[in-house]
Amino acid sequence: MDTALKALAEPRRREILKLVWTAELPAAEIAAAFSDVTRSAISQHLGILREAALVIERREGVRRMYRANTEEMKRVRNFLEEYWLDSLDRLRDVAETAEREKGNTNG
Amino acid sequence: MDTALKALAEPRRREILKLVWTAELPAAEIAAAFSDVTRSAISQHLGILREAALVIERREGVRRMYRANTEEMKRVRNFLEEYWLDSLDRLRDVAETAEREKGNTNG
DNA sequence: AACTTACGAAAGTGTCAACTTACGTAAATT
DNA sequence: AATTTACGTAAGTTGACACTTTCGTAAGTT
Repeated sequence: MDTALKALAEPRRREILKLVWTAELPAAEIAAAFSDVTRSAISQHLGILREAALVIERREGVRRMYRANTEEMKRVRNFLEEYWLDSLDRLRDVAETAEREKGNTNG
Repeated sequence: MDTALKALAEPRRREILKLVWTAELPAAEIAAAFSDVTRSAISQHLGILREAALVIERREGVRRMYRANTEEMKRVRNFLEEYWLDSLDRLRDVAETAEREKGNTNG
């Protein structure tokens, strides 16, 4: 999970991921979307995304096709939702405890 | 936003943030929750969280009190929700286009 | 005023990360 | 078989980062 979050913290990788979310694309086409870095840099980003299981690679002849792994994206999203939620739950608990203690003498 | 996401990518900082989500705590107490690193390391993490606007610092005498900045947390959460959503929207668009093209001869 | 407390800042270290250029390699083409 | 295409990998550089130890300093205490 940490590797996925770290991978997403990099804006370039978020852009790459968006590109392959709805369309399966060959590495060259992904790299072509970024004019300010080399193809090699994008290849390395794809490697990191693949290791974080955020993209799935498929070989098609000489090309390598990439697409987002929506299952893993869901897992990341759920993790974060539970993270916020957990804290909010505790916030609610604290509020309720404070409310109960209003009526007590032993506060 | 990038600094916030990067700050959250570090598990230690997520733990710190959780600690101060519901309770405002002095730096020493936060540091005391982590036995495997020095107080200085936690202080630096707090500095990073503060620069990312994820926590708010308040000085109280010799102590510095920290609490989570829930407004900024919400912003981060919304940013991510829109990120997923944006991609899902495009996915839906693609599906609809494919559906329309089923009935066409010029596919 | 001297001392302690609570903390950040500075300086140093080892590791990782984002890039570049150069090279290697499997699949398709001639 | 030689060449081209599409791509990853290796090596090297620069900068960031997660720490450590040491030092500085403002606020309370004696």
